[in-house]
Amino acid sequence: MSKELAKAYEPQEVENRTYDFWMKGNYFHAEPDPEKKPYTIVIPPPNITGQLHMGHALDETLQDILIRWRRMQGYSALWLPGTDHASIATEAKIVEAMRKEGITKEDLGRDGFLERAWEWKRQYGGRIVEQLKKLGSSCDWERERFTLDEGCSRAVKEVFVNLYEKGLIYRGNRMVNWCPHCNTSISDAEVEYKTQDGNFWHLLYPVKETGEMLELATTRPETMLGDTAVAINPEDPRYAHLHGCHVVLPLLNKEIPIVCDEHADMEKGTGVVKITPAHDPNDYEVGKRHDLPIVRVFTYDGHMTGAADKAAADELFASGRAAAGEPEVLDCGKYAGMTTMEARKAIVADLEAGGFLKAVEPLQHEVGTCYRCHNTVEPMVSKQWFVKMEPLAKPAIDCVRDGEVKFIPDRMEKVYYNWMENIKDWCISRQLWWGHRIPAWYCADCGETIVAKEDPTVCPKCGGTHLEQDPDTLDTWFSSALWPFSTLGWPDNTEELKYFYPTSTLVTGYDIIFFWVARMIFSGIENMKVPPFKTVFFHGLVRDAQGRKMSKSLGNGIDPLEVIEQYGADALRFTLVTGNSPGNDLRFSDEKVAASRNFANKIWNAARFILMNIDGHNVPNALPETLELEDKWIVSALNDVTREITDNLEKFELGIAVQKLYDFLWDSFCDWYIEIAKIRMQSGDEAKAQAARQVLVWVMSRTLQLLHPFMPYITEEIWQSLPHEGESIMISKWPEYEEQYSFPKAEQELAHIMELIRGIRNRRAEMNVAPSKKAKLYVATANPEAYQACTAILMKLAYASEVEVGEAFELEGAVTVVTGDAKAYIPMDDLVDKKAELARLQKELDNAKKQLAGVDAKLNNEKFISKAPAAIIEGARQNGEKLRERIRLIEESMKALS
RNA sequence: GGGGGCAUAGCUCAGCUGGUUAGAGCACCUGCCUUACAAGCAGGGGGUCAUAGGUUCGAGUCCUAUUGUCCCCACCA
Repeated sequence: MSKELAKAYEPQEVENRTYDFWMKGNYFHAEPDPEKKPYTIVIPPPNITGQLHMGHALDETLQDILIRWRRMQGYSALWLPGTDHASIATEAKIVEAMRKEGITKEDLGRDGFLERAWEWKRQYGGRIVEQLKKLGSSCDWERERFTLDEGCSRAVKEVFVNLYEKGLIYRGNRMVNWCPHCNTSISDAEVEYKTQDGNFWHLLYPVKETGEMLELATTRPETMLGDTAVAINPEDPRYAHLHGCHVVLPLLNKEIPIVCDEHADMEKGTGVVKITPAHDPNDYEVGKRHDLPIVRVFTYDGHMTGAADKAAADELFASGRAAAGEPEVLDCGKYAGMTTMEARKAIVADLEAGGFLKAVEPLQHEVGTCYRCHNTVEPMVSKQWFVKMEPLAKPAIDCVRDGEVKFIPDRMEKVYYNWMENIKDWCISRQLWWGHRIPAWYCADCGETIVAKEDPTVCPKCGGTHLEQDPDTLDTWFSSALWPFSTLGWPDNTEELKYFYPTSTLVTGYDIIFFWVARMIFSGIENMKVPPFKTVFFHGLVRDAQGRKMSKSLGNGIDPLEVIEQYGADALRFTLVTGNSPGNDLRFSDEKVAASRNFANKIWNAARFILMNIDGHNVPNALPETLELEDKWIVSALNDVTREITDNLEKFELGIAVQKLYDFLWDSFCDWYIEIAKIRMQSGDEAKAQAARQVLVWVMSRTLQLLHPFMPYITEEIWQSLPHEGESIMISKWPEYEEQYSFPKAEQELAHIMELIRGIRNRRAEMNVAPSKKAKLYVATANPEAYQACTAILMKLAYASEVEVGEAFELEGAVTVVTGDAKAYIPMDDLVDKKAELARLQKELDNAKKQLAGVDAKLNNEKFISKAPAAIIEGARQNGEKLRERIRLIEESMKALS
């Protein structure tokens, strides 16, 4: 940096160079170090399909702030980066690309497809990582991991086998959520319910025994082909006569029983429910209770089943291989091959033609959709792998309840409990190829299931060699759940694992509390005996300026990389953290980034000023031996701010911390201290100038250190150009509050001086006096020493030609300014409009009297005196005294004027 | 149906365990190119803290209810 610095800060020039400098210095790398305490954050691994969006930018910024701060505090601070293979998202993307080339997965085969997927990963998987670097993220890139890399895959197998052996993983036919578009099962957490317009179709089923028509309603008439019963409530008097009877299922002319079940709610509709065990979770349960057949009428890709589907199922049953709960399949005849929506229309039309449709009633209802593709999810009975959740959930709940894991903000705990306490088994198998293949093999000879870490070659039961591995892969979140320890080398007991586990803080959005946070907690406890982190710091969503969620479909997303390009990474980071409080959403707007950019520029110019003034002088980065009042004030204020920043960082109140820094740097340091320091700088007194230079450098350096976690680039750039020790600000020691820098008396005295200056400026502005028009200033005060010491300051900042300080003055026709401990006179006869001045004083007097009345009322209140704490009473007393003095001074001025 | 967030200046938001006259940024108005910065400096206007009760010596802050708004969870046919 030289004296010919640009007037405005140019981040583009600085950022890449500085990031390279940090990388070369290897400052991001953390090692287990017995001399230091560990501080660990594992990154929420972004999907390899992803492009950096504002949500990432916020997440990474918060993590980088914490990690840089702890690193400066002397921790061995590890920020472990990596990416997620994102099974469904990635596979969908590749399949889509292949579709454009006219190729299907089946054309390539499993191995061919995976080869292509890895190629895709090599090509695009690093993109988001490069984008993270643009933000200034100080990740330990040497330790970068991928959920599908060898180590993570080993961890996945280990966990799967362990859980299986404990009986906590099982396979079976169950009701699952099926996405016909992604063609895979998904977990409960992956279903998003959305309100949709639909219909209530009121159907009539004839009763075989009595001939009467039984009315029932459904929102999904196409499932009626799979009905295997109709349910009524056993207590329902309306249908008591039908116990043991049957209905004839329309269209199929199939006789099905009327069963009595609590599920049928007498209060709802007609109190009659059709039961489709294969395609409705409730009906599935009813079916189990009454041992009803399960008849599947949908294919897994969203069509009506036909002859071939039925034949395949029949063959399975005939072979004796059908597992418990295996559904039968119906040949839907004329409806076979239709999509479910086409079938709905056709079936409704046929029911109407047959006189079985009584009415159609429009309604809104919640429909489950797939969180990846947003298509409607079909509940289907299907054979899948599940994790038994209840035993895992219990300790996971306890560790949060006991405070072993802390949620910030704590209201997120409720959300967590609610989910964990009502959790159902987790469906972990996916009918996909991109992912961790399930380590289970089936013996073609005896049907034995073998679950093993190493690929088996012979069946341990029958010795047969015809083993076939399960074709399915695991839910992406199964591997992400292991992230805090799989990335540190587990299942090996590495030095890293011993030192850095459990991690310190998990930073993530509240939107993945179920997907990820909850599953990491029970996985950590199950496999490591210890929860994976001590604190979860939740942040909200980044919304647009109107408060809408940023989304592709709305097209209102703002690209963080473009913002960095235009305003700089520091400005972006500053924007994301300013006004942000834990767990709350925040709005992002161009105006806010511009304001942040202005702040960066302000810092830049303060630095320019200092550099200009120290150029050619040998200025140590240390406080001078003698401190002037203003030096003590700024040093003391910085000391206070240092404590406040640290305290707020400890509480994860990053928004408050950065606000305090902003105020200190802009208001206290730039607007007041630098202006005051100019006096000595331009005084010609070299000793005094040098002292001021030292304070400027010292305060600026410390402020930059405090600011560094938030705005790493500009702080490094400036810090390097100031006198400093050490290689980089990012490994410099975090400033601490020190008693030796505390000067409360100086703070108070200067606060009074500032009050007076503001008052004078105020009066002059009101009277439209140009700054160039100087006037003599008389200050009457009971504390003349402080004012005497500040005459130069008053002259410069209050536009005084000279200053006289005394205990009292008799001056007529002067403008007066009354503050808490002083009264100033400015003789400007020619400018004083006596009437206006009197009116103003009267207003001030009224105001002061009103306040005094309030204070006196309080002090005369028996109950206040007896119940309020002493400090509050004393404060009120002092306030009353001040007001009395003020009133006296105002009245004095008014007398002088009239 | 259950749970939660939010409601403070024109806009975006701070305001911690209740305690002087409720703050900031942006926007607006006035005056300044004062040799770090006009992306700046100095000054100003603008708030019955959603509504109604309550607790308290004292409520933006705690409690209850109401209204509005956003979100999460939930198998209701």
